Amino acid sequence: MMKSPRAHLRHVTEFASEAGVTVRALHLYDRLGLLKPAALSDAGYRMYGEAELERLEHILALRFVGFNLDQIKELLAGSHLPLLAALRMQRAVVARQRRRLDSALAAIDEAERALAREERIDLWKTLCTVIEAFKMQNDWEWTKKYYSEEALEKLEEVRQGVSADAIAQAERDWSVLIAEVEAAAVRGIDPSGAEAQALATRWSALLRQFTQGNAEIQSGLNGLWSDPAHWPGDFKRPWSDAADAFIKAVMSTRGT
Amino acid sequence: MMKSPRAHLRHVTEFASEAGVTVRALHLYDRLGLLKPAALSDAGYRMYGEAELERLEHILALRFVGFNLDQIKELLAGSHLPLLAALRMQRAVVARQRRRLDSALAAIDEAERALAREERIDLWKTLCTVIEAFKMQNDWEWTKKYYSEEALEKLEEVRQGVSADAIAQAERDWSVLIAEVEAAAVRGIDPSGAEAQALATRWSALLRQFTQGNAEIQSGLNGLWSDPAHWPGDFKRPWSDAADAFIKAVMSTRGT
DNA sequence: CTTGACTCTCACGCAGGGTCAGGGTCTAGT
DNA sequence: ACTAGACCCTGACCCTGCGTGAGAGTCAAG
Repeated sequence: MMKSPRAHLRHVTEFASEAGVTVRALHLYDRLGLLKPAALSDAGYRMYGEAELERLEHILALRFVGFNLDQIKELLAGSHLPLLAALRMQRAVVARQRRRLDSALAAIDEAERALAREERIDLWKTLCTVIEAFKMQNDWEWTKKYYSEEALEKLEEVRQGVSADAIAQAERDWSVLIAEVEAAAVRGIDPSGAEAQALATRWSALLRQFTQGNAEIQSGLNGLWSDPAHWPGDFKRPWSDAADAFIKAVMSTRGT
Repeated sequence: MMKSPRAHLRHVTEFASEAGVTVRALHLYDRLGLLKPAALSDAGYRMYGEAELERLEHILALRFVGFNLDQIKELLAGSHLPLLAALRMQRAVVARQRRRLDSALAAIDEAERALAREERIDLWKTLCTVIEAFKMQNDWEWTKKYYSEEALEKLEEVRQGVSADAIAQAERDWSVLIAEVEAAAVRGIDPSGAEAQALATRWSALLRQFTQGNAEIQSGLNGLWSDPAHWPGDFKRPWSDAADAFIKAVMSTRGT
């Protein structure tokens, strides 16, 4: 790799103001090995040229989209291939941050309305409600690590095509079915009997409604449920161990 | 103020998990004087009661909308009056952060498209373009259309000569003054009375600090505030309509 | 009396720099 | 040759909102 050797080398301050960063930031980038000066003067002054300006612009672009300095270093070291993957991941990260800010804005608006109505008592309750809503939404994020890329895409695609009403209905269906399974487990009915088989059929149907018959989603879901050791502390299966054992027993009397 | 003296005091760990924070955060809040335990046991253990739980929830709500711990301390120390002004300012802050993330998302999308087309050369240029667009859009750019050329030059000149500290101080001054005006508006004091006139004097002084007595800037500012229909969607006046009406009434009792 | 589960305080670590302090270097004017 | 003033260097501590660990005291059960 050849650089034209003395193509207008600048001192730090000039270079910094040209690129819109501080001298201190350049010191830091130098120390981290992220951006080394083109040369050092005899007195040890940092000298920067065109190539460094270009690299700095790349650094600033990556910093703008939220990568940290370590990540930037790796991205600029490697080929462009990891870059595409990194960009997609970063998109998800930034999108989550944005949803967070949306919730904050919603909370502020709610609080303002409460204040305007002089309902000082409701103010905090209102805020808490919005915050809870945000946390709910966020609580599903951790499940993502169980799904493959394809499965996540498919899930997103499915989610787009399903109304909030349908989701609410499915949740009601699940809670009804789970209640019946709990009852059946307590009564200790025969897993191979007709009643148990009917429950299993409904269970499979609801599952299929979620997986859409997609094998990637199916296997992600299996991984998720079979890994309780790594669930967040506050997550629990929405059914009991007894019901879990029961439904597994029923399933094992059939094919799947 | 009376608290029921021993209404179920808990140790840190229990209290922390109840409120969904870490013990370490409670230590920090204690040290900062943000949330003191209701009592200390003989052994020096922190004991928390219901009042502390409530206060902690308020702290978490304010933290959620992006206030830092110092601001939260001040907000919870004062009455609810500065809260409204603070919320409006915070809204503007959060809205700006959100615009920033929007630009980051746009940049990522553009970069992905450039990468997909194998136009590696364009990649960085594309990113820089989006980032530039953000910096333009973001700051105060949209306010520029209200100012004349001369006013913009003068503003820039003034901005050069003002330190970041002075700007921060001015923001604090505004927030305090706005809180007082909000309070005065609620109390419904006489716009021609001495108290109202004192507020108006301070208001004018802060305004003059910004306009530097320049008539061009003044008229740009007037145009800006009187044109809410064309503000960006998420921009709001940092004071309430009531306060606005009040300060206008006070101003109209004098020359302006 | 020991064990284990809590608790305390102190002290350092993080990211991305900002802000001195104490000293060297370069350039211009005298 | 000397000096003033504008640059430049490194090193060390400051910021936020905690996390993490060390070393030591406390409490209830066995």
